[in-house]
Amino acid sequence: MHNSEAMALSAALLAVAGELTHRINEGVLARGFEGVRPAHGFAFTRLAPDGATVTDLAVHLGVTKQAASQLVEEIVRKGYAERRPHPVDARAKLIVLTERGWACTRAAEEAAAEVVQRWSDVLGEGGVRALGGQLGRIAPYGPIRPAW
Amino acid sequence: MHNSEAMALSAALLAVAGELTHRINEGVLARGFEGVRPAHGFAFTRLAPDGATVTDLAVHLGVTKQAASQLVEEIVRKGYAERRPHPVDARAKLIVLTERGWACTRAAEEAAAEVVQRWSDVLGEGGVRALGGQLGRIAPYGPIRPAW
DNA sequence: CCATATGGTCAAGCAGCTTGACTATCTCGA
DNA sequence: TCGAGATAGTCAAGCTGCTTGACCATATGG
Repeated sequence: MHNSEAMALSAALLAVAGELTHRINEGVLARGFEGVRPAHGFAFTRLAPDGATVTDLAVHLGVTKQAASQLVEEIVRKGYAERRPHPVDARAKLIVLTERGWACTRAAEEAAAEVVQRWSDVLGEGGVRALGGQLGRIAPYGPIRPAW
Repeated sequence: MHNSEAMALSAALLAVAGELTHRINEGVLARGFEGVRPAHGFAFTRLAPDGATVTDLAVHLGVTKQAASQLVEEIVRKGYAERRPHPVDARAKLIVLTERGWACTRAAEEAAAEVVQRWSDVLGEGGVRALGGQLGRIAPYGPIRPAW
């Protein structure tokens, strides 16, 4: 495989990723969740199961814990999450989603499903499943990184 | 297809895109091109064929022309591009890559090829071609957007 | 040939991140 | 058990890359 092919694949991947992020964010805003940015969505997915600490979030997002702390302050102020005392560590706080935070997460899922539906119109449902399977196999562990 | 599947696909796509961007940038830096960020790469691909104006770049990157102008100032100062008088419009300037800019672009292609090679180890060459084909069919036109 | 549109830059401001410093609490070995 | 170092979180200041607003030079069209 030539370098130019690798570059074309990379460009397509990054274009699709940018468009996906943009459309999910627009869909979330259109559903009435204001003042929320893509980075918040990545935070929500980490908070979703059982909550997380500020440091957990910082690692997940690949930023300093100060930056994560500011982000938490913002989503708490906007009503998407709340700070609770940590059950086993008095230094830490457990950040958990509020009902509004859960609703916002569901809105993001709906918006994502809409975008994927469009892909399905082009690739077919089998094509989309194949795409998901391939991406799942090459997806890295470690912190989420902005695509630029 | 359920929302959760769409979300899993989206998460995998964004994780792969973020990792790709990160590794290309690291590869470029490792090849000795300092002070260059992912956004510069997107600018280079627009400049590569025959140059472009500041406004062209702004549209391509989805930012204001002031931001594009600052970015051009930066890559000119760092020796990756130069401003030339525009052949048919005395207001405009044609921004073209220098030899160093071309070398940096080739380094980015090499780095991208390395990442794609790893995917090939997992998916096989056919799998990677299929992936590229699928992504190419759903890739949008319009400005490049950051993935968060 | 002048009114308006367009290309580019300067200047100021803002948002989101960083580094540095600090307190409170936990952990663990002497 | 207790004291030294590690860890959780926050406050403060600074930097960077973007924005908006203002401006000049040149192009375009009635």
